[in-house]
Amino acid sequence: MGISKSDFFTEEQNEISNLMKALGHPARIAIIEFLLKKESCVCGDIVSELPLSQPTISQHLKELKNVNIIKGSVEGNSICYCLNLETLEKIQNYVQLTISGATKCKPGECC
Amino acid sequence: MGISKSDFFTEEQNEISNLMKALGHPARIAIIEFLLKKESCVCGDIVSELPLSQPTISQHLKELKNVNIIKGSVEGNSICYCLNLETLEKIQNYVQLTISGATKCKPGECC
DNA sequence: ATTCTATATTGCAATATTACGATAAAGATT
DNA sequence: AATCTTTATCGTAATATTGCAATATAGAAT
Repeated sequence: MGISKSDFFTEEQNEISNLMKALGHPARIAIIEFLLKKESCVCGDIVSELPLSQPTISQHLKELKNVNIIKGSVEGNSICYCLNLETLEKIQNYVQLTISGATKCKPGECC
Repeated sequence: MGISKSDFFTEEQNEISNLMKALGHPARIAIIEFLLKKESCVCGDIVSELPLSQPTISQHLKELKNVNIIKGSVEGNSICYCLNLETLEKIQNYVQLTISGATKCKPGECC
């Protein structure tokens, strides 16, 4: 049914999965990498950078904005986007502290 | 249309977005955290641990297995799952090297 | 051999995502 | 003011995801 039973999961689990979901599309990864490469805010270059239509890109930007991975500010008649370091750090911290805490099984264990 | 134009993105962009997509659901985050907590392989406890039906959980496990985040091996009449460190490291590396390379804008810049 | 237990698969319904053409909105330029 | 440029929104179609009941599968236990 597509009903997401997010009530049964912790706040943190819902939050991190939302962030990961936002990273779960190559176009959005490409957008983020483009912003990274520029080492600064990017004003009005994103549409010409991606092999997608302007409405589609606008939609992807919106999704990244919704989870605070990027922020945008109006600059003249174009919009400047930049990465939100705070959110990126949240992702980094989760991966660092949680995921990388995985331990190798001892020899003789099942995996 | 849901047509994913993955041909236009790099191999790495497609790969990392697939991994992130697999992390983009609270149930799958919960599964991973459960495996982490156990510090070992887990045989036959996952279904009772989550507020979802057995088929649904099986499906989520399959998705995690498809992208090699977990691996499972048959052990008697139950199945033991464990995390695949290699893939977790791939995620960690990407986040570390790529995402955390983001730089703060200098004062006076647009964001 | 039959039954039990654990997991996978199938089939299907509800919802979400992805994509884009058409159009709107808003500031810049002429 | 009319036009251009850039971005957002609307409407809609195609596809994917999520969830579960029913059922299948496979090894264990009786």
